[in-house]
Amino acid sequence: MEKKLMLIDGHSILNRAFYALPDMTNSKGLHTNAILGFLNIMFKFLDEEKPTHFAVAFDLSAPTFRHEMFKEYKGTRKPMPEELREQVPVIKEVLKAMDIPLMMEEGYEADDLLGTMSVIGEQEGYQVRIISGDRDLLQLATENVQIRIPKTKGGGNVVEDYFAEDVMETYGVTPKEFIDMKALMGDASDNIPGIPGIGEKTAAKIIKEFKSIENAYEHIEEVMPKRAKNKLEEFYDQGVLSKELAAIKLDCPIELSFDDAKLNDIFTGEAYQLLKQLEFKSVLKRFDGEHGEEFSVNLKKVSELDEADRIFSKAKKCKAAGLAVYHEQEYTSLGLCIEGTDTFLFQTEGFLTRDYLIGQAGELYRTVPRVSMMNVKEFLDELSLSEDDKSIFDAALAAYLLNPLKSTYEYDDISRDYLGIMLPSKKELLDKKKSIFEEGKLLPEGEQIIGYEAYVACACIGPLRKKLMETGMLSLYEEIEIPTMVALHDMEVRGIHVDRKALKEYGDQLIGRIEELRELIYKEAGEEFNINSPKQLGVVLFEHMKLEGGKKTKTGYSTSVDVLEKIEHLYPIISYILEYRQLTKLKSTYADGLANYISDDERIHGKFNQTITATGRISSTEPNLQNIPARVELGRAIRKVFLPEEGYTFVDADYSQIELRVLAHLSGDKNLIHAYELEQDIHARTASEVFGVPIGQVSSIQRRDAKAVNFGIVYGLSAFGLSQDLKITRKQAQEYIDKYFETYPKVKEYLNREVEKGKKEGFVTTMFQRIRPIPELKSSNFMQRNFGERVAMNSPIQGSAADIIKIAMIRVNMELKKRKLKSRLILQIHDELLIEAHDSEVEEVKEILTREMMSAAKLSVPLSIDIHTGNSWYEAK
DNA sequence: CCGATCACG
DNA sequence: ACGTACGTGATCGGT
Repeated sequence: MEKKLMLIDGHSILNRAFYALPDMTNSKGLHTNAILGFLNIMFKFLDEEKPTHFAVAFDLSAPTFRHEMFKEYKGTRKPMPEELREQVPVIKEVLKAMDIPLMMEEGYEADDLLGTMSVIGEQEGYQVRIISGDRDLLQLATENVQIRIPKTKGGGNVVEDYFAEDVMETYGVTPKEFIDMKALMGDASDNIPGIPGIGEKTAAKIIKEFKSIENAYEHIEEVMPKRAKNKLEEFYDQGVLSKELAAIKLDCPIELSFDDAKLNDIFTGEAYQLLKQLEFKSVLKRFDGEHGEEFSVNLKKVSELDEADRIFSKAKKCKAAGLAVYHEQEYTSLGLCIEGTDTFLFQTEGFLTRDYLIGQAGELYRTVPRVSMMNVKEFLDELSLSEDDKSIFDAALAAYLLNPLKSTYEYDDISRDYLGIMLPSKKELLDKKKSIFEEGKLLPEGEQIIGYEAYVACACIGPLRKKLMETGMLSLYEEIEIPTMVALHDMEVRGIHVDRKALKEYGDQLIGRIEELRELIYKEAGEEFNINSPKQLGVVLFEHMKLEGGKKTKTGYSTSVDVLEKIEHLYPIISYILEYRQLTKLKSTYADGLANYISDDERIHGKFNQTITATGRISSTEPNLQNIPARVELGRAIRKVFLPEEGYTFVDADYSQIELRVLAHLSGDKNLIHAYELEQDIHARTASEVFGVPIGQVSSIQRRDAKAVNFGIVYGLSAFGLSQDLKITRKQAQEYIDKYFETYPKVKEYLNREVEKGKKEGFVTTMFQRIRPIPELKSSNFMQRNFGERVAMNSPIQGSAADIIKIAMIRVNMELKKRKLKSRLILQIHDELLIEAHDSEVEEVKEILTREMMSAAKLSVPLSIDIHTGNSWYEAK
């Protein structure tokens, strides 16, 4: 059998992987992207090459001169980012656990070890493959030594392969001559001086002709061009030195024997454990079952009624249970886990009807102190649950509070983060299948999913509650989030009435003008194209028509509003485009988009999501009812089709500047608090202070600017952002900011304090102890860190406001229900509540809204609301 | 499936 | 010198 030696240039590949993959951490916060990328590259080449021998080379100490690590920085000696540095010892540990030899020698660089090993290998009759991202290694290529350079190219991964002849073909020089070329050119990042004034082109020309520096020097008179000749003559010694530096050493003392490098089974138990801690599911899949006492749920299938009865009555006596419920048409599957030990699976069959199963599940809530599910909101109705049921536990909601930055809160996420158990996800188990059912039968994968879900829901109760307690968020969870879930559920069920016909008419009325604008745009452009395509539009505007103000972004020209508005006064086509954009947006997203969501009851039942935002706000989908047009009249008009049901009236209440009031409270700034105590126009007041004019003489422009500054403060102000918004210079923006902070000094102190706290603790909190982790503050990337600082300033403000409206929402909703009113809460739009009030209850509803919203939190400034009624959402706002 | 754009607070 | 306002979701075009 052919002997094949594969070598990996450790730091080089690790470095490649680090920059190729997006930032990634495991649940303990360890950065893992480079390790994962390295392993994927390693496996790819192992699969491809099937080597008999394998080793990885590393520089022993921190990389010194000739190293890829620094080249990414084009010669500037920035240190390795911390995010990468911490991964270096870990990958070494993983490789050791895989029984893969590491080549490291004090005083030698990885290149030298690779070079020496490849020479010996070739002498011993091996085929040698060297995997590296570093082109310098090309000098090692021979007939039997291939350099393989993985690259990312246009989304895909490609490999450049070089035997000696490939180097010849690509560069026109032999691998050995490659050294001379580099010696002539020099390389700042490797500290190789080279010959000044000789670059890649000249170097190639000289070496092609004379084969080496020495030979070129011997024939110095023939060296062309003249300039190169003179330089070579003058700096010859430096060139020879450079050659020494550029040449990879081929004679290192290497302790590693080929026996040691023999490729053994890398799928060891030790490696399995490490990869599990790293949470590399995809890599773990390569291991066959025997290594990790694989976690499994002992799922007991129950099909007899008397057995089911026995289990449910036993369950009713327990302390904690977990449920997982899935429906498909008339079929229902129910997973039940008792005390985190016994897990059962029930399905609709025989005497086990849906009514029985769901009825029993609902019963558990009456006797078991804690019943846990993953997303209870969807099941509140069928389980007959309300905000009064204290046994409700929602694992997803608890996990969201503990880390609101996750994208999903499925059982596998929670199991990994809070139980330390890696489970296959729903997605992985189902693979391509879209449902856990097939032809009314629960698939075997479905059984597993339900088993895992019920188990995790139950087993995580303890850990999650403990963490909620430790972080001081238990009462936030119990008193705000759980009741909020009920209120959201109520709103989803109720929906909002939409006049289908009026919506259609609204859309139709846009068509004519859209067509007209399209023609005008084609006429101005002198060609027809897809106006909706930013790419085509950019080309037409800035290339064909040669309008000024082009360029931006990597994908082409930016055609966003702020770019177009700058040149709007110069060209009529720009106004047409802006209007066209506005109208088509209204047509496709709102007129047509909303129409698709109107149910048979003529209402839209959107979803309100409680585990999406990083700050604690609610989000709205299918459709998004929180971004219905309001700012521009034409768009705002769409609110005329949102109507109360016959006999009802809309009552709409929104907080007035809740975020600024929260800021006044949190900062304790006397001046700001005083302004609100006097119920002054805060923007005018700010303008007066910042621009130094009496409050009565503030111009509308000054007020507008001050308003932008106030907004900016809440967003974590930067001079640049403000200057963009107000279309002023950065210097001016900075002056506004400085004056603002002079006026409200405590605000500045407060914002700084939050940033400091974020840096120290890794997170910031709201008035009600909601946490927002800010990993960006630890980033070595300037921009990321900057972003983190703004987040630290904004999150407590936006988050506290979100807490407050949740409280108001809960109380309003409960009060309406408690008083058995016909009126109902139907929408929440961040600082606004919309109620469909029975005509006879309008005054009572207004009182409830006013009282509950204003008293939702006790701040050092009053909370104030605007409240309106109307026969459409348009009128009520 | 991602980026650009734009709707909201 | 860097290249930014905070938080969302839907639609479209283009890969």
